[in-house]
Amino acid sequence: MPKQKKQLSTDHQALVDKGVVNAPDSAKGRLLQAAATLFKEKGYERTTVRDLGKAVGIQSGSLFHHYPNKEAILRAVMEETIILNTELMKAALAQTNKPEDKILALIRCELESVLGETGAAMTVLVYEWRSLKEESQLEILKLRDIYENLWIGTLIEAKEAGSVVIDPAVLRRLLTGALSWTVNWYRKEGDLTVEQLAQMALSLAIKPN
Amino acid sequence: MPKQKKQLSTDHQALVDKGVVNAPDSAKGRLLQAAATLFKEKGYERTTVRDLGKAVGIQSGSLFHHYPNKEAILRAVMEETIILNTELMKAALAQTNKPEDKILALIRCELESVLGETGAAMTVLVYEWRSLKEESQLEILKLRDIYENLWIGTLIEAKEAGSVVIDPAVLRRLLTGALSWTVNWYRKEGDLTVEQLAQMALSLAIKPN
DNA sequence: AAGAATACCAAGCAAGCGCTTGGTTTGTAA
DNA sequence: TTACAAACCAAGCGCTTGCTTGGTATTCTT
Repeated sequence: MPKQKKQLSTDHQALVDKGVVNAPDSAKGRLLQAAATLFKEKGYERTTVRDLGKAVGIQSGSLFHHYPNKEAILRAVMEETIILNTELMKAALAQTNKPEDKILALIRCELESVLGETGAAMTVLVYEWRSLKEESQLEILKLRDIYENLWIGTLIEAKEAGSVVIDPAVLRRLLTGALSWTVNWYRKEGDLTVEQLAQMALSLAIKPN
Repeated sequence: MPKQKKQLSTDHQALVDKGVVNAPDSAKGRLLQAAATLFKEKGYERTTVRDLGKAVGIQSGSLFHHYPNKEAILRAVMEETIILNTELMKAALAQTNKPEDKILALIRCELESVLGETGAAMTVLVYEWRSLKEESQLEILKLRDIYENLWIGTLIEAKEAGSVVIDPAVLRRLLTGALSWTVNWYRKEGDLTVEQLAQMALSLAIKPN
């Protein structure tokens, strides 16, 4: 059986080429993927550097050749996933026009980021926030602001167009919770498709007109 | 200045009298309150038994006179808060009739439990799940099922009455996320009241008819 | 082929962790 | 007053943690 090489999306590949994120098949990339999985399953604190080393097949001490400390690994996991998903969201927005379509695109993106390939990293981003030192939190916060502005801008447009009735800032926050929480219950093997789920979420968010 | 004694709700007091939960001013009760606060702020893993001891003014070793180990403290925090809030929800439901009013009552209860007195403990219940050993998880799960059944039953009624359009199980899960996430952004000092927030959440959940 | 980075290993240190132990103080009831 | 249990302290044990160190392979460049 030939080694199957995962094909990246063009947007993802562009970020790798620019050196903004690590290639998933590089040493660092595999470490970050393993870290994301472990951090999601056991939590950052309960995951030891020995766990991380074992997951990528090296000694725990060798990790510190790639990153200065354990926290930097957590931070890298978060940074890479938010940068990537911001880019994917921009690309999806660029292909839509009507406000309702844009909201649906954003919902799809966010669900896909939470339930798909980057799901582990996204979960870590949402739930392991407190384990970062303050300096790192501020750094990540900047990146999150860019991401959130894509959402807020779209929701304001939709409100002006009449398909959103409540305050966009509150709506976004309610949606953030509703969508990120899916990681705790949604299973791809079940009857409900991600697309159906996205439609349901949309039906809550907007008032058809 | 005389020592102000906090007045408990009658439902809460009844549970204390039955011995189901500890009185908040007892030694155990104060420990659980302090534990909830610390677990919420720093996370269970990052909170040491020395932190807990200091918070209630005793040596760390003395904690183990009250609870056999640290995990039992976490478990007690979770058990007490879910039992209490289930009872409060039952009481609120008993005072309503129409399905829409019931849903609003449930939303109010859940927001109050997350944003009010028991907020720290509720946050711990939601976010520190993984830190319990499996046996404890199953125990808590039983209690959560009782709580969730109150929700599901109400949403099914509402669907039959036509005010809910999507699958009640999915709706509940989306609402769980949306409401529990409020702990990460809602501030009582702000302009938005809990009641307004509840109304907004209701407007997402139901279709007016 | 030579040399320099780069990536790794084997071993272990210092600190912090949950928890135990043996003994002392405090509260309660006859 | 006495007797007993509950509540606590002071000290520290055994273990795990993140990380360091000194040295060895591997890979890359010219």
